[in-house]
Amino acid sequence: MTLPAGTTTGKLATMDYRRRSIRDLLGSEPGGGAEAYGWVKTRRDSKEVSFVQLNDGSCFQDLQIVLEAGTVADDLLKKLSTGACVRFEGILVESPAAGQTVELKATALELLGEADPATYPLQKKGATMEFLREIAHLKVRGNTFGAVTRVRNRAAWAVHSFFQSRGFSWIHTPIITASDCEGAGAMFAVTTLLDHESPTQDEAESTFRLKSTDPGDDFFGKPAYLTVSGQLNVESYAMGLTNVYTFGPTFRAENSNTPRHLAEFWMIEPEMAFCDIEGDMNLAEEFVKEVISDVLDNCGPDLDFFNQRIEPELLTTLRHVVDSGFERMTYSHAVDLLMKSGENWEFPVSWGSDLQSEHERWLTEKKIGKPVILIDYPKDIKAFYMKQNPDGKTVRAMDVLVPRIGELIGGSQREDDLATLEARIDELGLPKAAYWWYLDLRRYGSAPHSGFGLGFERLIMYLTGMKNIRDVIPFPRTPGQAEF
RNA sequence: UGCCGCAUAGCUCAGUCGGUAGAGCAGCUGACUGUUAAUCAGCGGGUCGUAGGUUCGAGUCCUACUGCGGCAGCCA
Repeated sequence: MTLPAGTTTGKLATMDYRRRSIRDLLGSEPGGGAEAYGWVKTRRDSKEVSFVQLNDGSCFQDLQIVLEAGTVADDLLKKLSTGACVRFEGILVESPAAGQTVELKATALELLGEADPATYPLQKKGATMEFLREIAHLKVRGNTFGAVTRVRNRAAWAVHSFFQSRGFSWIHTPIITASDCEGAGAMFAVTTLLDHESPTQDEAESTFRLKSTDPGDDFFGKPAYLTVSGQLNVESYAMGLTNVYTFGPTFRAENSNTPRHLAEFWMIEPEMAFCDIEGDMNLAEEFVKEVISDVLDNCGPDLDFFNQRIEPELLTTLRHVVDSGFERMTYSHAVDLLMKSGENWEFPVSWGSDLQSEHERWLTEKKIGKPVILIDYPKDIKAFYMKQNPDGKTVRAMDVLVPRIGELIGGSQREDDLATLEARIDELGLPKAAYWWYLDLRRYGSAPHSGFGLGFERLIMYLTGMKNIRDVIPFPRTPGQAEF
């Protein structure tokens, strides 16, 4: 292998993932030779010495590289600009200054990839989230998105760990569905009927034509879509494996332009046989506490950053949720409290209407002061599959409300009685024939069962304090935006 | 999709009553004995989102469009 021009190097580089990461180096005792790979955050020069902040994403903290004057040529030193990729060799030494315990006193460096400072879009000073979204391919090199990405990774691990340690099986429900009965929102079509002309240079000039307008000619012989929920499928697996969950991508073609919606997002949906609404609430409470607790334990520096720069109440609310017993009350009781609150609501409260975000936040933040689980919602504002209560008016639905954002989880006990479920489907005018297999689950060996769903990105927003959902997923897909 | 707001240097923004464009940061040049988003001095940098309109004159006023953001709805 030929090294790039301008290189100074000593011994052979360790081009293997088993080398020490910056995280490893920062946790090492001083003394001994070391090498460090990463991207330059900043460089500070004085006459006798230069400092380079080097980050490889393995942790929030940068490794400080100390370059004494003369270690490398001036023209090479100048190429150590923000964004440049570099390998240093040196000695890991105790740092005489505050800010870090060890630092790398460099003896050699290899410039792996320059980043022209005149055009490199990231700078050492902060950029707005809006700007960073335009450079989604580079944004992960900054503090904020590195931290978001590590928290997201750890949270995903914690989700699996939570369920796996309790004997739940991860079910890979389909991404493509030909059921037109999911009913959770507008769907993206999946088709091979498009006849598009040879790609042109100008995307705007390319056009679509349909080879056929008959769904029977399409790949699946009928209309197919990207899934909007794995719940119906995973219920089938709960009726055989007992405790199961989904964790995968989900798609909604809604034209929603808000900081809380994505067209492509990840959803977590546990489903348990032999479990009623009480057991469902118990699982939800344990789940929220354990995932938060895991991230608090394992992403300390990242959360400290969010607490300092993004959301000052972050650590307080997260610790509070972990330490609190969740308050449980009925929807009807909550409506009573809201109507007697004396608050001047932007949206009026009445029994039978859905609670607005302002109502949910008042309950959990002001009235109760800790997470709240509401149950027994009016059946008309909830989905058809929820278990009906004997009162004929409410269903065994539950929503988990937490301080700072409101609803985090929505779930229910499912209707397991065939006749009741069929009647409800008829009542709502839904296409009963399409639900044939879902009804079979009640026809053969039906079991009481419950589950819930939560959007993974909303959980990440809660864990990080980030205000826009587009900033907690690597490449956000929203109406009119599918770049990268 | 509806309502509201914004669009000026690479980034973040200022620009008064309509009168020929400004700062900080970044960049470049130099200084500085260990810095922590280093500091100090100097230099370069603009089709004011696009297209029309009003006006002697438009960054500024009007219209449309595009993009972005916020709120709402839909929801996770």
